[in-house]
Amino acid sequence: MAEQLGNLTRTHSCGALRPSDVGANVVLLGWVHRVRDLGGLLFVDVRDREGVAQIVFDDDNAPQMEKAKRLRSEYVIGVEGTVRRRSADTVNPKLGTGEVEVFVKRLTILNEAKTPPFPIADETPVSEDVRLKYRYLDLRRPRLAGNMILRHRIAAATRRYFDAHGFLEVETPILTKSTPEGARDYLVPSRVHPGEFFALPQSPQLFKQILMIAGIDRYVQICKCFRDEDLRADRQPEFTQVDVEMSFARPETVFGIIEPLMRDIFKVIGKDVTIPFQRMSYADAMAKYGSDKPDLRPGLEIQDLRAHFRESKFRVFKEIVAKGGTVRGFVIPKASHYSRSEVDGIVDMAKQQLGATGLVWARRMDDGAITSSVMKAMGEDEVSTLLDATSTGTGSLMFIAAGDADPTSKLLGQLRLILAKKDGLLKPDEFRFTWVVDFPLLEWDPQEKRWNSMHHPFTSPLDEDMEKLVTDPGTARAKAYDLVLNGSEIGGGSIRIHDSAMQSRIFSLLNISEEEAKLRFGFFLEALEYGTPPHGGIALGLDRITAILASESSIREVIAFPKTAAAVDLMSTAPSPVDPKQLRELHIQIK
RNA sequence: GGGGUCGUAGUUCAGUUGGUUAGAACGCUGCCCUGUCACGGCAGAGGCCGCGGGUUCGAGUCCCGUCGACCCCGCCA
Repeated sequence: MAEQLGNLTRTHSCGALRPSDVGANVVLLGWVHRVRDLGGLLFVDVRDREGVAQIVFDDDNAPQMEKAKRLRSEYVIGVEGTVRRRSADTVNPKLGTGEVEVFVKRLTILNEAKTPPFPIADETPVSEDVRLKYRYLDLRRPRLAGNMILRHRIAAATRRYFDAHGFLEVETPILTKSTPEGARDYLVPSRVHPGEFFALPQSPQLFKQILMIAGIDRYVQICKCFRDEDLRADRQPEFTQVDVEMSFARPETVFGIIEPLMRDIFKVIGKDVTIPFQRMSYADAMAKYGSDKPDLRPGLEIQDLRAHFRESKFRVFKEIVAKGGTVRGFVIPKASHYSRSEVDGIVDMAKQQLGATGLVWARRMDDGAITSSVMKAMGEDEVSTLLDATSTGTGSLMFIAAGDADPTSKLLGQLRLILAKKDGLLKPDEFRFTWVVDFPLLEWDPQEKRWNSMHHPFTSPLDEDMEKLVTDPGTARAKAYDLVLNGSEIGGGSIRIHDSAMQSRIFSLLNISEEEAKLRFGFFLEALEYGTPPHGGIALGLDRITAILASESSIREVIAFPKTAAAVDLMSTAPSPVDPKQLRELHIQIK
């Protein structure tokens, strides 16, 4: 039977006890972490959020001892007792509290517990579906408990920082208007208005811009966003953004606010971040790293090799260059450990998994000898010249691909990361930030045969690219930027359009008629006409940032109650059918 | 929507070319034990081999389907 709490009042967290507390009468409240029953002497490790303390029972206090014999893992207990110093030979250096223990005068069993489905007291891996079903148990384990504490401290540092810089946290609606651009909306039916729906926000984009029109000037919100798209390790249907908007901002204004914020956030884990961060154009990112979110840790930059193949014996590449295609490659400087069969395996893998049509390699062995998969076709002289011009010496290995610029870069970008990972070049304790800037404003949708916004339709073009909107829209660049850390997009934003005439031009480019625009964004377009200050902002992915700081490869590990890849909550078993009466009230029929 | 990995005791896993009664560790239950801290010792319980079908004299093992978890592509303004 469970006992009442009565007037038991915690004096210390379990992890807090130190030799300075020796002699004190203390009350600990927590869970039974482990029991070591030696017969006439019994030790219990008591655990709470902050740590573990050892408590002791012996036959000198027989009634308590008898009660302690009933204790099992995860029972909730309260103990009153005296802190004593452990003798030198019984100190446990692995425990923060290892120099002391509590001799128990009174044990209260506040609750019993079923044997947990997986051990809380050790960190042995458990399959994720079991962990998700019993999330409340997993959250007791140090890994997730630590991640929750870390997440809180990051959020707290963020709020402190923005408060100190004159930002107001303003809440925006969760029940909002569906705007069919972008991701699929989560819809909420209106009971009052049959056949009409709210949408959960994909981001508070229009609201924060309207807050600028409203004169809020500097806005921040740590807010939930919802997107009904397929999940990934770094994508959940609901996720948390640090949403920021500033009036009178240029891109540099936003960078100047976000960079010190990142420095503050990284101080939470004791890391010094050097600011300002490097900036890189979208075009450079694609060319050198084959990605708009380059991981700068491994080096292995992709190089343009067209010059070497314009006049080459290797006809395949020569023709590709002649037809306006590209030849690109990257060099792994320390690649002596790659065996011939391993290199062949990489080529096969690239063909099968990355869709490479062909992947050529060339290498200079440790003894200076040259080999290549196209030795005969290219000739030793050419291979040698190529390696001299591009590689870093003996023991280096080069991979080369050719074709259209974009897919070739992307292929090499993927390959680069696979090999960097394999060679341990993605060091988890190295943090390489970069701003990726000058994104294209528009993206051609070949299926719908129309332009789409790459960022969103409220993004301002670069001043110098205004004319291109008319002459060559595909080459117009935007005042849009992403913050990239170790190959992860941790934030993205832009300077917005604050002029309703420009906003109309963009809508017409996007093939959105005036009527349609009015229907979808009318409230916003009207607001734009009442004195809108130039403004811009950014949204940071709090889940992703926390995951990186926690060295977790999935954001599920930093979210208290995440969903599976099939977008279900295994603990609460949501989603689920609802009562037909609820549906009737909402005027909804299931087909 | 497509591709891949995995599914055996509460947990983590092993299980040979298809062949007798499906094993180990941890956990769990009971007993013993006064300085343990991954306590130790002895004894014991615990299995729809994800589910359904097929091949076979015989299936945890082979085949087909299905469900679930994870990773990737598409998708994610």
